[in-house]
Amino acid sequence: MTPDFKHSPVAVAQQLLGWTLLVDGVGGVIVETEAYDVDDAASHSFKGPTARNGTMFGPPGRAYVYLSYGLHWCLNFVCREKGHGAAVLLRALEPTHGMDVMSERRRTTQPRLLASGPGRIGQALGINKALDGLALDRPPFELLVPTKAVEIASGARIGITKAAELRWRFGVAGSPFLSRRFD
DNA sequence: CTTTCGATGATCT
DNA sequence: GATCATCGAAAGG
Repeated sequence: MTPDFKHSPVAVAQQLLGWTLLVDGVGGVIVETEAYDVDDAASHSFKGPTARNGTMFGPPGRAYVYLSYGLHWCLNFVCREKGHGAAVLLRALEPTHGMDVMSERRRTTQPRLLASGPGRIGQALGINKALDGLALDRPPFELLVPTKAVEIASGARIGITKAAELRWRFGVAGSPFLSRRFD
């Protein structure tokens, strides 16, 4: 069973909460996401296809990886349909698999600091440009179905200046592994 | 608790 | 040349 990526990024962002994401067996439960769409001024896809965002305009169910601020690799899941330009940014995981590997990569043993933030996920899971465009239902990726229902909180997206009024950030209410609290 | 700031480099104008 | 979907350390209340 895999998530259904052929929906709006807002729907997919909520649907993904509670799924477990692994890269080469390392990862945890998705507890925070953000939606980005093509008519959304904050989205990389807003101005149409470019060299960087090409994967966002490819088929859904693939990884879109980009380098943020010159040093942080961030992971997105492409959604909607081929050519559309929508994706969901993974913002925080609750670490469950391969804690030792993540601790080594992150240079901390505090579970809270392993993967609570998009750049931290990238470092903890070993994300890099080589993963850009790869399908999410095949190795090194693995997605495990949620075991429990989750209560969803929403709020404004973090770190953007355009389309800041949209409340397209979603998270598992009350999770201690969020990158920030919801208001 | 909060705010500020440097690191660091690809991308786009 | 400016911007940027970030992080961590440092400084201030």
